[in-house]
Formats: sequence, structure tokens, C-alpha cells
Amino acid sequence: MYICPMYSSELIKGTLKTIVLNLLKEQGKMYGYEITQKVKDKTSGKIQITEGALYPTLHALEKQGVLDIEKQYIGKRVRKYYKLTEQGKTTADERVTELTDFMNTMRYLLDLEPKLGNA
Amino acid sequence: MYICPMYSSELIKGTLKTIVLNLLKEQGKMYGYEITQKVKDKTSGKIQITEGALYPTLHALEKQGVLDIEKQYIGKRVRKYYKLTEQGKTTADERVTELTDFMNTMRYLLDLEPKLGNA
DNA sequence: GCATATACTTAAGAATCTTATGTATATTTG
DNA sequence: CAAATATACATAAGATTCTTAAGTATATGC
Repeated sequence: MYICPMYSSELIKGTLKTIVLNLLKEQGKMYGYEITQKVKDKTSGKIQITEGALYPTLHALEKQGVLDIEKQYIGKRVRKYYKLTEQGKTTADERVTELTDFMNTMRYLLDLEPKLGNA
Repeated sequence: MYICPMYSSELIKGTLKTIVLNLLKEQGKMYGYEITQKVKDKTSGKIQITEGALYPTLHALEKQGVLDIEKQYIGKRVRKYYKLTEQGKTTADERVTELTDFMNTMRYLLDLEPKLGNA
């Protein structure tokens, strides 16, 4: 089967936490594998989060108090659902705002069309 | 004096080459220090390229055949002007297109407003 | 004259991701 | 029903890219 070309990994670097936090804000709770699939589906494979990158990040966010864990057993297999803590909700908002602002700055810097909305 | 808050360095990571290539495409030729100042000015200090990041990148791009060097002496001090090679022009276009596309994908992934233009 | 700005260089370390491997259960398919 | 694939987690070694810091030297402003 055909593997859609991805963005260069340099570009994706640094956006992982923001992606995860925003997804959790929207979906309430998700488990790791689910996150990788959701991102792949929504981007038609152009952004693929590897498990080697995701799991350590989830662990770090948990340790920082941004995420809470909730284990669920599907038969014998464990699933670890992550959700935002109260602090995490704030962090998620901050991160998304920062990324939006950053992308606008990049547009201006590169002399691209400015974007609509949030004037 | 007040130092304007920067974006978190994770976000900026990975966009440096694209920024440099696009600036050179617009300006024809620039030297390293000039690039750092131009980016700082245009972004009101929100993106600051450090010399420790820039110079090694310029050297790498030169080695890859993307940039050409042209030395100029200002009194006794040397300035190294960089400009795009023919290959570099192509690379610059590719990088900018990729970043634009990536930002649109991120907008969609984060359920933000889609951007204007380049439909 | 001294502080600051200009201008380039490079090395050590940190942060983040890729690649690879490991473990194990569940489901699909021939 | 056996084999292949998908689900689901974990982590270590290595690569890449940037930060921090130090070094060198000339030019300019006060």
C-alpha cells in the first residue's frame, strides 16, 4: 500500500505536545494508540506520531501534573486513558494560543497571506 | 531594556532553514548577522535566531550546495554574504510550500479557522 | 577610553525525535 | 484454527537540532 509523504520531521518537532493537549481538550480522554491513529486519520497520513515519541511525552506530561491517568481493562489488555487536569486545561489553551500566534508570525515573516479570523 | 517574550524554542525548531532560505530568496543576498537582526525586527523580537544556531546552519547549507558565499571586506572586517544557488532556489520554494502546507494541516488538525488564499 | 554593536566561529550540553526492539493480547482472514 | 495483522504499551540507543557559553576581533558612539 501507498504511504503518503510526510512533512519533514523537523517541522513536526515541537508541535507534539500541542497536538496532544488540544486533542485531549476536544475529546475529553484518549489513550496513546488512539492518539496516533486519530492524528494519522485527520491528516491523511501527513503527520504520523510514532509511539517512541508519544509515550515518553505522555509520561512527562503526567509527571508535570498536566495529565491524569485512568486505566481500563479491555479483556486482559490494559488501556491508559489520559485526560487534562485543571492545570492541564490552562496549559492546553496556552499552547494552542502560542502555536496560532507563532503561525501568524511565520506568515508575516515569510510574506505569505495573513490568515482570517481572530483579529 | 525589556526583552519581548519569545515563542518556546520547540516551536521555532525546524523552521530555521525555511526562514533563511525565504529571506535569501527575497533579499538576494544577506550575511549572517544581518539575518539575525532582520528576523528580530520583523517579528518584534518574538523570534530570535541565535548565532550558535545560525552559523552552523549556513555552513551546512553551503556544503549541501544550496548556498554560495561571497566575501566582502568592510574595512578590515569580513562579511560573508550568502545567496541561493540555482538548486537553492528550488529548495527554497519547496521548503516554503511545505511549511505553508504544514501550517494548514495543523490548523485543520487543531480545528482552527482555515486560512485564506491559495485554494 | 570604555561600553556597546558588529561579525564570525565553535564546542559542550540539552531537548526532542527516530529507529529499533521487546512484550503481550485481540482480531481478522484464508 | 493457524497465521498474519492490528491493538497497546514500554524503553533504550542514536541522530538531529538547538541553547548556552566562550572565544576572537573590528567598529562605533558617548
